[in-house]
Amino acid sequence: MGSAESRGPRSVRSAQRRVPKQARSRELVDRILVAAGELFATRGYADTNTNLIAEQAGVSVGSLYQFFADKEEILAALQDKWTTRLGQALDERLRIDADIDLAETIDHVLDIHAALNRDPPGLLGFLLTTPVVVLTDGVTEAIRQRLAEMIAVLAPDIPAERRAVVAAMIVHISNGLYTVGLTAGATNPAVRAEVRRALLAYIVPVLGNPRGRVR
Amino acid sequence: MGSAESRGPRSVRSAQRRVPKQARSRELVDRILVAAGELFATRGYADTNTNLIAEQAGVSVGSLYQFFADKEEILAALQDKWTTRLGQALDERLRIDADIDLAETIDHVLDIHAALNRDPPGLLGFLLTTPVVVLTDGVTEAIRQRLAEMIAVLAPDIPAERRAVVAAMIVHISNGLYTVGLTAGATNPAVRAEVRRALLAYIVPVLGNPRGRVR
DNA sequence: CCATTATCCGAGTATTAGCTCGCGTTTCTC
DNA sequence: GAGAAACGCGAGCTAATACTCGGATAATGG
Repeated sequence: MGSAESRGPRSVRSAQRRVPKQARSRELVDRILVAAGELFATRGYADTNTNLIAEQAGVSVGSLYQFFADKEEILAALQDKWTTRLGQALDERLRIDADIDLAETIDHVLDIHAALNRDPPGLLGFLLTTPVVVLTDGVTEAIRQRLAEMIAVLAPDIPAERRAVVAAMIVHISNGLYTVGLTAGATNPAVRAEVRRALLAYIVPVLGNPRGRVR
Repeated sequence: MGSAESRGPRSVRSAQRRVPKQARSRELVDRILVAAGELFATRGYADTNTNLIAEQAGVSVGSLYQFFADKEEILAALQDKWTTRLGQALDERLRIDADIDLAETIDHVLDIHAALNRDPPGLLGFLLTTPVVVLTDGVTEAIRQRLAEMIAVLAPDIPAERRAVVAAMIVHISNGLYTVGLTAGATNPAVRAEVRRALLAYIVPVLGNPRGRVR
């Protein structure tokens, strides 16, 4: 929370924006998203203004507003992009069956987090701990869905409503990766180890201590 | 994240403000904090402007700025007030010794959270999930200190650095009370039950499964 | 080539919200 | 009860930021 404060924008209703048709405009949109990602991750959403995003992206504000109705839509686009990116990464590594090794699975997930959060440093953490923009379902929503399905396979007797809560809880504990270090001033490995512990301790009993080995 | 956006305030350096000397100004400050608390909890920090706080408190902006250098200082004062409030509530209920019943203790903590978060509904949750203002140590800092001490008593062999991480982790899991419900659309009791489970599952092994009964 | 469409630009506008200032009122002090 | 100090007020100033607009430039398609 820096020195910048809230003022209202001029737009009352976001007009429909153009959809990029040519390659150069698609690249322009990409550059904007990259710049916005870096800025959001380092200075936060409120302290990042659209002129700065345009400047950092090497574009004019005018161009920016041809493809994004407002600042919030940039955040929404970022959340969208990273939702699929995270989803794909999980698809590649995770296999879900009755013989799952929970500890190993958790390690994979933590690996994925660490890798993605390095690309633009801190961006994934920012998106995961930033309240969801209304325009999208948010990054965590898709993850929760996936988790709920996994739980359904591993522990079919858990009712659907509780599955949703458990999935949200797992997401929340995982987000400790991005909040615990800040407050405790701890190193990344230390935080990761603790998050791993917490996840494992929570998940194993919830899933009724299934056949999976737990080291 | 509403429609309001970030603009910078005029002040470059917050001038020193007056300290309330008379009873009426102390009440005025109180009314401001109450109003700000309600507004922050319902509309968020960014969407709450100082004119609105003054109006809701039944004071003029001018009066507000006689006791608070800027908007952020109002938030800092709130964090301060609630840090001590939460600390006192914990002091009253929690006894920490080798014979501690962890499940019971966790229930007490959850009770305290629920009670305090009801006074102005959602304010505690807001403060606990809002990044700390630089001016104060934040609400969670004091809690972490206390937790670290408790851990030191119950499990003296855990090194100090890890104690800090564990304490932060416990705080984080507890904060699930305020985030899990939002994303999962679950009822409060369901969320509370899951947070309780997660806390217990995490804490018991960390403390080396001490003599405390765990139901 | 030329018409059409897409793209790009960036100075300028509208709006908002943080914050000040000078003056009237209440409380305190002796 | 009189001077001083503390207090309260709210219209309005100012900085800052989201966003627009009209014109120049580049790609496209026939």
